[in-house]
Amino acid sequence: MRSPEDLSVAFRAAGLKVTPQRQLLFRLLHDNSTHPTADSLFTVASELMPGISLRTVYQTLTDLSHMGELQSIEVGTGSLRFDPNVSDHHHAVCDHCGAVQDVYVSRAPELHGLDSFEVSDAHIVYRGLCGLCSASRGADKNNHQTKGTSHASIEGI
Amino acid sequence: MRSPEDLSVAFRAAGLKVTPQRQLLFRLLHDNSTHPTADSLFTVASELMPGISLRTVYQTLTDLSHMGELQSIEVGTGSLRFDPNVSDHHHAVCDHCGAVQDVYVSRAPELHGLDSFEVSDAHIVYRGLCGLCSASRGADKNNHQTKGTSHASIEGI
DNA sequence: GACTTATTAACAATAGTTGCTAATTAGCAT
DNA sequence: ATGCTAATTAGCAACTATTGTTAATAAGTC
Repeated sequence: MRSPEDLSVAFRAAGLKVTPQRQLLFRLLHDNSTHPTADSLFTVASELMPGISLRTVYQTLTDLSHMGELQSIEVGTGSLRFDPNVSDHHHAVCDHCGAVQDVYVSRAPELHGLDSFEVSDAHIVYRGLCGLCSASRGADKNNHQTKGTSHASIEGI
Repeated sequence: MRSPEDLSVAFRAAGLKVTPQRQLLFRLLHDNSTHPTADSLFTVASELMPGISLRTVYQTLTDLSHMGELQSIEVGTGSLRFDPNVSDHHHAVCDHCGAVQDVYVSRAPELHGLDSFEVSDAHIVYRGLCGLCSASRGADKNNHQTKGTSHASIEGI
């Protein structure tokens, strides 16, 4: 997604107002590679701007998605995750802490055995253990980090 | 997943009873490549056995999944889909009708640019138009089929 | 035939998300 | 600077998919 400045211009051009709430979300999302959920964004935004509503967060995320500035992905962690990286890439999901990382593969895998299916998109989800979790695997069964999107533990996985 | 007969044996061996409801679901799932949802299974099952409860369907699906006879996949159509094909394969989802097809790729794509991520699984979801939908694309904007899992239309896509 | 489990109805509850309303606030074009 | 218009908010309701719960009944299995 583009810079907060560019987004402000784009929003105005689209007839949308550039409010402090939206500007905050622009900043929180820009260059954010943690693949946050709406709720985790809301939590962070609330610290910086008490009173901001979850509804507004959802609204702005929807607006940004419709403008093609955000990609929303569903990787089996229960809620939608938002990705400001709209380039062609894939994702690796840690089964232990739930962290999601961007992944680039050399080329899109070919499709076999399907008659006349017109592929417009291919998305790969890798599952396994991220570096931090595989390092602490076995040694201690606790999480190496207990708060935040990047290394909180996931229940039921 | 194994045949209804084998599953009956396996269920008894696991201390689970082989009830008519379960047998029906065994049959409905065996060699079923439509990737049904719990609800679509319930609909079909209800026609053959009026009175069967959705709860029982979920229960049996859970049992089968725990026994490794079923795979549950989430391909962005809102609800879990169940796949009796537990071999290593991938999926193609039609953006128009929602149909899900099994896909086999020659080899798993390699992972680049991630430090020490231990991959245990890779799942590819292809999106696009299935044969039927790409054939009727443009010509008529209605669905070529209006009921059932395989070619009902999807809202919001 | 006895023991145990499954099924069912009939709910409640959950999580994530969206919709709604009315009142207030505030962006922005002129 | 002002007025038009849109955004935000609180406070809900609602929705979908799923799981949990309970008690009564039915029925597999040894």
